[in-house]
Amino acid sequence: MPQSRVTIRDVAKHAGVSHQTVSRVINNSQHVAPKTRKKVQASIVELDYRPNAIARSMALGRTCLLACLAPNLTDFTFASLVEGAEVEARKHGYFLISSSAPTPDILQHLLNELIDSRRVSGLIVINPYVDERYSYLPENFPLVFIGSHAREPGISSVTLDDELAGYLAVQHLLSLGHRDIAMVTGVMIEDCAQKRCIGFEKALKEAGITHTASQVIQGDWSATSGRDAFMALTETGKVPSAIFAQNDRMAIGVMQSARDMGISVPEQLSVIGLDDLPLASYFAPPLTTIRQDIIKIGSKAAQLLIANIEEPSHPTHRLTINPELIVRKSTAPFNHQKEEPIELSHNQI
Amino acid sequence: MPQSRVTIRDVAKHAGVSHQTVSRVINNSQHVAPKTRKKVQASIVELDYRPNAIARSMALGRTCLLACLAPNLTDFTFASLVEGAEVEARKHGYFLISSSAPTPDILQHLLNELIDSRRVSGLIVINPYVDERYSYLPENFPLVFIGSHAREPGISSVTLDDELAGYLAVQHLLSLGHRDIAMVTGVMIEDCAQKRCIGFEKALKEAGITHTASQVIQGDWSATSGRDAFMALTETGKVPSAIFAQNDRMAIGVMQSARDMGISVPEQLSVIGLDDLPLASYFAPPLTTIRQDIIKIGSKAAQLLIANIEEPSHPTHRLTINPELIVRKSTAPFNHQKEEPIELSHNQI
DNA sequence: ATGAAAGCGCTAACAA
DNA sequence: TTGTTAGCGCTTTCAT
Repeated sequence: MPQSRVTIRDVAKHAGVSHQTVSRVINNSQHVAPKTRKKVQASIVELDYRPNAIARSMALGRTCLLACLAPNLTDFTFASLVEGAEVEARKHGYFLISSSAPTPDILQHLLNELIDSRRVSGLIVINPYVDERYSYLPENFPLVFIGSHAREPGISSVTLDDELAGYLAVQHLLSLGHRDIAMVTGVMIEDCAQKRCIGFEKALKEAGITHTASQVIQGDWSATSGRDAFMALTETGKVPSAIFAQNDRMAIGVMQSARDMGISVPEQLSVIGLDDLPLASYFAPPLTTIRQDIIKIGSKAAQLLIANIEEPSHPTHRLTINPELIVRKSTAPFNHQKEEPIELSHNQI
Repeated sequence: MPQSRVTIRDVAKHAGVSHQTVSRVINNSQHVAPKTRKKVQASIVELDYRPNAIARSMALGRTCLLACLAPNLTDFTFASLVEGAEVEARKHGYFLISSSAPTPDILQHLLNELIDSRRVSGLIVINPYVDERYSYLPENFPLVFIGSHAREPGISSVTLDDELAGYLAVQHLLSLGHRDIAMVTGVMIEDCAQKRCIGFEKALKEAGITHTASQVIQGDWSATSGRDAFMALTETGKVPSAIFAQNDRMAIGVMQSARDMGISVPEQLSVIGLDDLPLASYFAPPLTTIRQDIIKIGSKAAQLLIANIEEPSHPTHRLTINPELIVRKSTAPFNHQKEEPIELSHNQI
């Protein structure tokens, strides 16, 4: 009887108590005589009573609903964040509305519908600084950011340790003997792209390598931009022996472009990505990458948000999740390269 | 002032009318004098009043919330369905809770929380027949299925035209001159896998080809199972000249396995998948596949669900979305194959 | 065209 | 320990 319209008063009548006593039983109040409790519970079962969540929200003045706003819901990263947050939310008795907000306009509209009308009691925002969307975000409302730390105080956030991720990627390349290392960045307006650059530079610097600007090419996270970046790189005549792409999609674009140009990976070119997409090991060659635990990021975000909702004085946190190097076949030692690296032959001309 | 606690009565007081008149203005009732309406609207703006959605749901007895239950939220297919449904729902003033229900147990628990407590007013279920989950589904509740048509009357559903998809895939291979065509299936308990088999057989039959059972291998949708399937196929000594994998992930597994065994795609083996994953064109070689418009499937499902909610007498529909052949580089004419197909050399021995 | 009264199903505050 | 009385913010019904 899923559609039961049994109310708390029906149960009260059936059990011969007041509706308030039923409420106490439902909410596990201590002040109920064991005998009464039994009686009420029996009535609840018999009538198949289910508390009405809406009425409960109404009386309590708060909903057990969260929202997660992402640029879209189909990107593997965003989808995984949502899943992580959703599963965690449920553990705490909350549900999650996930909405795709590709533009600031849409985000603003969503905010109206979700927050101003008090539909949800907390909000997770993925990549708040991709555009001006952050300027529409409400103040004095439970908020958690994913992908960037908040630029103003009082908002918790959780991100990958992007600097470390970039550092680890380059360190892996360096450990293989590479010295001429290029990077394809994501959209530079995003914090994570900037942080990954910092890690890149730090590793290079520690190894005593000064890199020229030409070795850093901006992409936009897409595989296509990875292709374009590699083509731009070859046109300069200075093809590096290794490339760090700031995400797997761009790394895959780089690999395809190299393949099209007859440059073999990893013999002539090492490529490392970042993310560890589900099919990363099925590309040719299987992609070496820096893995991020996206589910964990999402679930931590939900945890922080709920803590903030239930205890508004909860301190602000800026969590950072550790990346992990996954070595596959797209990177190889520089020394073992069978043919001369491309840039040398160019240089010799 | 996103946290405005202005109520309908505050507006009423401010405008010097009864709260009921304010309600009429909000709901665009005809029976309001233009002058009064203006006055009230001005007060609404001035006080920045936003109707409380929860209270509205409470009084109306219905929520503007839908839920979409999927085995998980990260698979590209599921994520895209959710996005399609979510965007469509919003167009109609609804929001969508998406939850991952990997097991029937979890699904049952979700059903309790979402439906029995009247949190949502409609439900989209993805792949209801993957396990016994369908047996927990409520009756007399607005329901729409995705991935399978309902086995009982009264429930709308939307699926890919799986039979046509299988048919198109095989027809493409046949048109290239292939005669020895194998198939790697998905989980056979699912309708879509069965339907794709029917399309496979239909195309073969029309071409006058009788296939033996050994040419059909069961997979489980995973890339790994595609690998395994191809290895099993080679072990029989009868390697076909073309393979139809019922989804892209398995097709990619087949391609990798073939590559590992030194069998070149498409020269020695043509491979066609189904889905058209975002990176399908970045595998080696770029994957020929049957594309399904997943966003459309999700959005149609939301449309049907909302129609059913708002007009319970709305007739049941069983929508079927057309697939589309996308030709890339993993399939080639049988005649142009530079080397003898594997199975011939085996047969000649 | 407008207002007053009642109630949606629950919880909180008080009283007994 | 239990019951009674008030709301939560809105809509609906019925007067006026």
